[in-house]
Amino acid sequence: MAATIKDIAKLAGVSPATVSRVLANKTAFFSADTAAKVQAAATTLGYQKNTAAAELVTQQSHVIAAIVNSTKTNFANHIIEGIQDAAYRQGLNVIILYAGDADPEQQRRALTTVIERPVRGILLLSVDLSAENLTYLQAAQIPYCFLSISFEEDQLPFITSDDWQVGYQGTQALLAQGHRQVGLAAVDSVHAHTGKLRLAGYTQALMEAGITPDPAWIQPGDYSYVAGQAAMRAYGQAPQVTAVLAGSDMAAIGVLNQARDFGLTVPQDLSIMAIDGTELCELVQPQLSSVSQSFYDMGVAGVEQLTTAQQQPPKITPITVVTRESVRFIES
Amino acid sequence: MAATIKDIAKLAGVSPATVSRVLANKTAFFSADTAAKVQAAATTLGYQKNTAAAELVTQQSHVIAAIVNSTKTNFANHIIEGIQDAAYRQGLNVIILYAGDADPEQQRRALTTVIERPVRGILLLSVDLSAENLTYLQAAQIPYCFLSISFEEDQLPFITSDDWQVGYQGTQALLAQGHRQVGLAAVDSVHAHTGKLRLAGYTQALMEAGITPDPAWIQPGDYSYVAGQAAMRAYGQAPQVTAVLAGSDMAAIGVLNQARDFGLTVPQDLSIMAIDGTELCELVQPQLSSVSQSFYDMGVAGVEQLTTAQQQPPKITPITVVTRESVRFIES
DNA sequence: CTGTTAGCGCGTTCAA
DNA sequence: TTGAACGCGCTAACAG
Repeated sequence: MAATIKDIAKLAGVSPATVSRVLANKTAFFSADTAAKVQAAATTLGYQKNTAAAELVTQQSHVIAAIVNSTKTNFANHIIEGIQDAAYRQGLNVIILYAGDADPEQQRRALTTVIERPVRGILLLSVDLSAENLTYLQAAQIPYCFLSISFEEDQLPFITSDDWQVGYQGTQALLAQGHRQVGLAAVDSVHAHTGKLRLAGYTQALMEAGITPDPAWIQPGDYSYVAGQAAMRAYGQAPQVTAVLAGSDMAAIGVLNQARDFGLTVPQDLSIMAIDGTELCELVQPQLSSVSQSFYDMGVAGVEQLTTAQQQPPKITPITVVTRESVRFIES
Repeated sequence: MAATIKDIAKLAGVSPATVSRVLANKTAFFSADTAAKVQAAATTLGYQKNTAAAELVTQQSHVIAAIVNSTKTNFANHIIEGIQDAAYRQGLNVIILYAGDADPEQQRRALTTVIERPVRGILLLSVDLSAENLTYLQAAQIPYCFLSISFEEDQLPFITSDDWQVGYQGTQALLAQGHRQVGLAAVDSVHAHTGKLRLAGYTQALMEAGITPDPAWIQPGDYSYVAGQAAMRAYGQAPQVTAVLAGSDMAAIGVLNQARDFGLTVPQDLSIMAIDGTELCELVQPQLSSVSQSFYDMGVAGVEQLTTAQQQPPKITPITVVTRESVRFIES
């Protein structure tokens, strides 16, 4: 059995209350020598504070939870870094839970373990909650914020890139290199708001250039490597598109490898622009140009959103187009 | 303020104890209609159980914590999957903490947040604890187990691959393809036990083939992409080695890309064997042959180690050599 | 089957 | 500056 403040009190010959005070370092509420006695007793007993008990009485917690979509992409780590750093600055601790992949039951499990214990706030990383689970989360009366995902209902707090701009700027960068047949691959433009926004930006960029996208250019998917491969397979061995904007780095690599399997060379035969801009882009050959998102900043902003009391409107983090090696200029 | 069982009790016109019983589903300790009343009251109040309070009295927890070395490699996810699945089967929940990269202070923070609250057990994924932090962990009297790391002191509980075999079999696979100048890259063979074992296995395999490794063949490092690059840079543009065993998938890709920057083609000019065998191996071109580890199984075994009471000896999970495209046969 | 009592480990009154 | 008493939300023991 772990030692408690009572044990320390007995050993030090003081009351539990006093022990509590010196351990909480409520300075000037105790004398130096009692403090010393208590400290000594605590160390000899190997005392470990029971934070759960303390939180029970103070009714407040110092941990924030990040629920992560166990993702087919790989940017979550960057967001988490931002969360950790920002939390640390505020003296908060971070616990991470995996919520499976769009599985409502796993989502519920993660939510429950978090909600059922004192937590200062909840961050949800690209987790698309089922309606039921969203209600459950809201009923819990705990501050929360979605990261790297957006919703039509503006009252939900979320922080993410401007996904319309992601689609728009990514496509524009390709158009600027002379491409006129541009594909959009492995973006979930059917069900999810994020994907719809990207599609709209993509379409707008093309329209402004006087191009009406052929439906075959748009190959929706779930942002995964496999989705990227499937999209490229749909484009075929002699693709009509000369450039592809892919929904994630992973998806872009799927496109890349499938293109290679077709005997196509990137970027000579096909240009690829990834979305995300994680280190994966620099791992493959050729290195992938990308619309890069500010994942670290999302994490930081998420923590701030949680800890500043007042409800704030949805926030946007910046994006930048990074040129690497997977896009080439073509004569139009 | 969240509703408590007292509130429910008042609303349902029963005692708190009764509420507790039906909510904990202590069947046959209450009648059907009181149960109904209680359930109704609970839902109208939007009751959320305070598990922390419950754990305080029952003195036992249903969560296990995984502390992860925020890793320059990428296998942690696979271990975590195994942990999640195994934990789920036992009705346990999993929380994950990041412990930075060999930073004692961050390690301590993670340990503290975990130890200071009721946790059933702690899993440490390739976390090399400082001596001080190890003492701290042991003093906490919480079951723990290291994963994907090994120690000389056999009394520490750990589960990992047989790293001597990793080095031995990886090298043998290269020797079997006719290579006689084989490098070992980005393995931490200087400080860490894991790395020393791999080095020993590597050396033994060479010796058995009648080869004495040139010191220049061994380029230690921290398993990272950058370490892989550095190792390859050390081998040079016209490397003496014809094959390299790299400490991780990431490291292998570092070797691969640096070789390419040197104008070398893999596997024609240089063969590469990765260690780990995650999906990264199939993302790059050529696909990387690997000594693949059973990370998922490590996670499962870790949970079992925690939940079976008796102290068990260190455990080993299997490895397999997977042939892909990065090793070629050469005439000897 | 149900209510009363007690107490988990801690922080915080209120007196002294 | 310190101690006694109380209560956070919950479960367990014991009556009834």
